[in-house]
Amino acid sequence: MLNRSAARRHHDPEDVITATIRDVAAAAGVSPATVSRAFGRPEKVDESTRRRIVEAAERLGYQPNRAAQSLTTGRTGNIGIMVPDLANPFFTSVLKGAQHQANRLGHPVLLADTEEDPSAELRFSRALAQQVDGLVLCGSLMSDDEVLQISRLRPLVLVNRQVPKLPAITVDNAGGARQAVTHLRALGHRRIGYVAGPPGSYSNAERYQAVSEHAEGAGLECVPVGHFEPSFEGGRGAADQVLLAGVSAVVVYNDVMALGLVNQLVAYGVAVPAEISVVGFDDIPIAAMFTPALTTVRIPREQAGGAAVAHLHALLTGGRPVPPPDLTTELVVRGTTARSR
Amino acid sequence: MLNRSAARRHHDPEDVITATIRDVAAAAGVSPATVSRAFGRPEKVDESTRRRIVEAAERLGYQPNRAAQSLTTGRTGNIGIMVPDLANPFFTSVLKGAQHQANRLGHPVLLADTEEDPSAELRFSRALAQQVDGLVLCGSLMSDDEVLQISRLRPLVLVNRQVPKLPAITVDNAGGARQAVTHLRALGHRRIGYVAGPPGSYSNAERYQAVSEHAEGAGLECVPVGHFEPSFEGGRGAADQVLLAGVSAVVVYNDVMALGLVNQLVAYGVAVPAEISVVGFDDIPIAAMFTPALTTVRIPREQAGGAAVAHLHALLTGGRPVPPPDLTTELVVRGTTARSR
DNA sequence: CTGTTAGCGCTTTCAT
DNA sequence: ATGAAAGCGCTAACAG
Repeated sequence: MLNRSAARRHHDPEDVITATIRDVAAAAGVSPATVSRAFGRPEKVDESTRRRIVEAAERLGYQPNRAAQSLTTGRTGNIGIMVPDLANPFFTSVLKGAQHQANRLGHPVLLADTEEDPSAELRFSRALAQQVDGLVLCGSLMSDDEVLQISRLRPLVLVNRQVPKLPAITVDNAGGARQAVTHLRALGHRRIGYVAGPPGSYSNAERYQAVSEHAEGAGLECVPVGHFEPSFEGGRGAADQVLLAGVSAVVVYNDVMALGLVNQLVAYGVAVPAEISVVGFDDIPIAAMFTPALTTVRIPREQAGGAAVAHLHALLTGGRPVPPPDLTTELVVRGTTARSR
Repeated sequence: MLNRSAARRHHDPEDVITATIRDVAAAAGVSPATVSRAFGRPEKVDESTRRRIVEAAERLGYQPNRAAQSLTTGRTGNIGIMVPDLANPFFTSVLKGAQHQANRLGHPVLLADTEEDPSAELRFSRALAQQVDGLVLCGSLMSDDEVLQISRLRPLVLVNRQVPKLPAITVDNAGGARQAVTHLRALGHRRIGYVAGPPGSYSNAERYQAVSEHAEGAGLECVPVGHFEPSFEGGRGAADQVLLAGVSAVVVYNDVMALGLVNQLVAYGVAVPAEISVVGFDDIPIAAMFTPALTTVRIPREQAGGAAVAHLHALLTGGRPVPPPDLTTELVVRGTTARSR
């Protein structure tokens, strides 16, 4: 006999009839407890009865009710992922990797787009915390304190951001910066610029510092250029200052900006890479589509998302796994860099 | 007295202690039922006691347990959104719009990326159905029958796809096609091509049909060109056939392809738009970033996502709202179209 | 307007 | 190896 659930009685009379654990128990001639065990701890159930139960469950189309499970176990099996902007290809890549891994691990994903609003971030975290076992926070803009606060609600893994004591998936920005600088040095550039993204950005700071260190360590001059919005328009806006800086090459905070910069430079009639070489960061898909195609430091975005989820999963099931090391970058040389004249 | 929940006892001893409805009831000197009402149907509770309850709840940091709510009501308050590919900017735009609207309406969002796999689509729908009150299916690749099957599990709204009897948010592809053709006609083109996307695509079929109808209705010749992958590479691959078709202008299934086509044409030394005009569909952000910038038919992607969620919400709360009309398109004239020579 | 009561479906002691 | 029973936190009749 199939149930008439609360849902059925009160709200959704045409809801599909769902078998409960009792229906299965009755059909298999066992108690509900045994059915529960048959799925949750199969080893504690006699193989033959287990088979009988599974068969009955299948016949009835039984699916455990997740709300009931959550209520009794206190776990939901879900994970939450928060990103600052779904329109940003960087974050959607991370999301895609995370989603993929979550899927493999059997965790449904609750998504939140904070639209770059730190206060929304706090609200969402609180709201999500209730229905997830853990959280992945991408490029969070909250203060360290706020993040810490959230981390007391649920286990959490950061991506592209660090907060003392909290697990984080990070990228070897310093290594990437070194790769970019070495490349430019090999091409004979002696004075390079770093076109900066938003002042508050963690990765921007890392990249700038590493570029300038490596440049100076190698006897190059390194000129900081502005802070700009991390957008195509922001990159275009940087063109004037790049020209003023008197450099033969620049490393740009990210690809979107680098593309905007190249676009504006070309519009000015400045030859890229003949007059100025440009290196981006990220290797977003469109970097390869432009003409000239962008030389850039690839960062493994999907991998980062996947690693974050994998680590969270480990946190949730095991104990305190070692956090994975920095993800390594790779220099992709394309058409926006050339020998210095 | 705060509770020691199942979660606390069995799985997560350091979980934050959470107040239950009984704690609030005790603190406010009322019964749990009254607390429940105070939040769910405030009008059925005396204003002064309601205030007392709210105050107590705040003091205790009470948040209703969603699992328990779901279990009793049969509703989760969540909605599910399924997209074929998170790496595709078209779908992330729809997702962003959907997410935004869901947020306004107070629905947490469960996300699934099917990675273009119809069977995954079916699996996900089934899995999600359990934890959501309704679903938004974007560009679903399932068969009509399968979609219908899912729709029996939960209310659902389609985006960019139609299945008889099911609510769908669609775009006025015919109108967009007409805008493109009219534009090309005004520029003096007499023989135009339509570069087709995947054979199975619903919107591709609509667009092709409308382009050819309007072209012929206006006395233009319309040449179908191939079927290609709806990707940058696919568009590049179309270049040869476009050249062979002997047309002075083409309408392309979508922007990504159009951009690829232009890229290859330019690589061949074919002048765009001087020799061939190109019109895309979608107006994805990068369309404006390329040089020359792409002339395209804008389709309101975020709006579509938002409308889908709004409609689903109406379905969930009200009765049978009228489905919104086709979303209108807009021709964005940029640099890839010019007068026919 | 408010309290009492009875579950929602599941998991988990505790017996057997 | 299995069953009986209790209870997770909440809502919704039903009384009063």
